Parts: sequence; C-alpha cells; structure tokens
Amino acid sequence: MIQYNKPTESELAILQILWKHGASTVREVNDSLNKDREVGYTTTLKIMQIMTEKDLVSRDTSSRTHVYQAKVEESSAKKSILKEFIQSTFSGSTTNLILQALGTDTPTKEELTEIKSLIDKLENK
Amino acid sequence: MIQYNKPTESELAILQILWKHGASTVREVNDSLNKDREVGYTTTLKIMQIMTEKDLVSRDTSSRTHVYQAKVEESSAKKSILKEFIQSTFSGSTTNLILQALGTDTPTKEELTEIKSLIDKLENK
DNA sequence: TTAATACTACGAATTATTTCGTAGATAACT
DNA sequence: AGTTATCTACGAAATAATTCGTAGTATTAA
Repeated sequence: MIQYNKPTESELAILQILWKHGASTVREVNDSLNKDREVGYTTTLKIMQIMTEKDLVSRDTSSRTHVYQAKVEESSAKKSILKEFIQSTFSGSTTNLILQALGTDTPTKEELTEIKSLIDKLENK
Repeated sequence: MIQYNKPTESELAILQILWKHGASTVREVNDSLNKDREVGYTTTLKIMQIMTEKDLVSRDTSSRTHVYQAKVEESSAKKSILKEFIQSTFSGSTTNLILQALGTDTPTKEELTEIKSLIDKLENK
C-alpha cells in the first residue's frame, strides 16, 4: 500500500491546481487560488513548502523561481480521499454515497449513460 | 436554504451515532466511539456541549443525565456535506465522483441493480 | 452515613492548520 | 548604479479543533 500524507483542505486545493495545470510556480498557483478567495503569496508559498516536506509535491530548484509538481497521482489520491470520506460520512457504503449523490445533483443524460455503461461493464465481470 | 454549522470530524462521528441509535446519553455515545478509538469521557461530553451551542443537537436536561438528540436531519446534512466534498475534491462534478466511487469499490450485483433503477427513473424525468 | 461512582461545567493545555511579517538575496527596470 | 519588484526561508502569530484535568453535585452502594 502506497503511503502518503493526507492533504489538508488547503493542500488539496493546491494539488487540484497542479493536477490541472501541471508543473507550476508559487506565483501561478497563488494567482489561481486567488480567483476563488484572497490568499497571501507567502501563505501559499509556506503551504507548498510544507507539502514538499510531506512529499506531496516535488520541486525543481534549479532556477531562482522554483517549479512545483504534484508527486501524488491524481486518481490514486482521490481514491484514498474518497475512501476515507465514504467511511466517515456513509459508514463505508459506496452505494449509499452514490444514491445520495444521484439524488442531490442529477448528472446530464449523457453522463447518466456513461455511468450506466460503466455499471454494465462491472456487472459482466 | 437551511442554515447549519458544518460539523467537524468529531462532531460528524457523534452525529452518526445519534442518527443510528437515536436519542442517547454522553455515556452511550462515548462507549460507541470507543469501539473505534479511545476517547475520554469528558472529551466527548465537551464536544457534545459545543454541538448543543452550535445547534447540531438538542438535549433534554430534565434528569441529571442529559439525553441528546441530533437536531439536523441525516439526509439533508449528508447532502450538504457531500456537496462540499464534491466541490473540493471533484471540482464540483458529481459524475466524476460516481465514476471514481464505482471504480474504487464496486457494489454488489444487487446494489448495482438498485443504482441502475434509480438512474432509469432519473432518465425518464 | 460514609465512601465510591457518575455526571455536568468549564477553563486551559495541546495539537493541527493557516496566515502573515520580515529578512536576505537575486533579478528587472530606469 | 541605484531603486523597485520578486523570490525563498522561516519564525511566530492567529485560528480551529481536540483533549484533558479539576471542581462541584448528585446518586448509588457498602
């Protein structure tokens, strides 16, 4: 089992940006974060430094402006996070999560089709 | 929109117990929590007192041993929590959450059927 | 009726997370 | 060259969440 430190809320927000945009500088990440809410530059820097220690990201320090990259893979990280969430919020029942999710915010027709086709695939295994 | 204070991790764990077992005393909740991990009695008491202030639970103080009850409804609370989670972890995409969930931990054949039938219902709306 | 047990209240310590200010260095601009 | 902007490092303040100890009462048991 791959060991990795569970990201905090802020860390996760940064990971999302790195996953989406690929390797980025603190400035880029901070600008991106600031589209949502105001965050100070050194705040973002500090968190990214902590993430480096935690091994959530790697960084290239060859030039003065460091370039950061997510070190944990997106889908496996989300998998772990989701697993914990299902545990704490739905007592471990994936089905209850899915039923609740479908009830809360219904996907489009196309998405429903996509989900169904995955289910069909799973059923025939 | 119903306003309620987002429960912390510990608070959620307590709410789950109250939802499952109904009105309970601190002792009962604490015993239940202790099946998972060691928690001191006064720790649980304190958190339940805080939850009372936050209006997450109500309590009957008519006898010396107070009896607590969840004040937020299970499915609506989970709905809010899930919504936030989808936002922060799946950039708001319910479909991605569901696809990830199905990929991570496949429900049983029966559950898959249940999910499909809900999807069918949704499609015909 | 005394001792042990169980309960609430609550302040404060502890731990986790986020935020910020400042210093020192390099790069860019005038 | 001198000034301004940008970057990292890092300590420490601020905030949030959890945990615990103690005091004061009530209840139960011996």
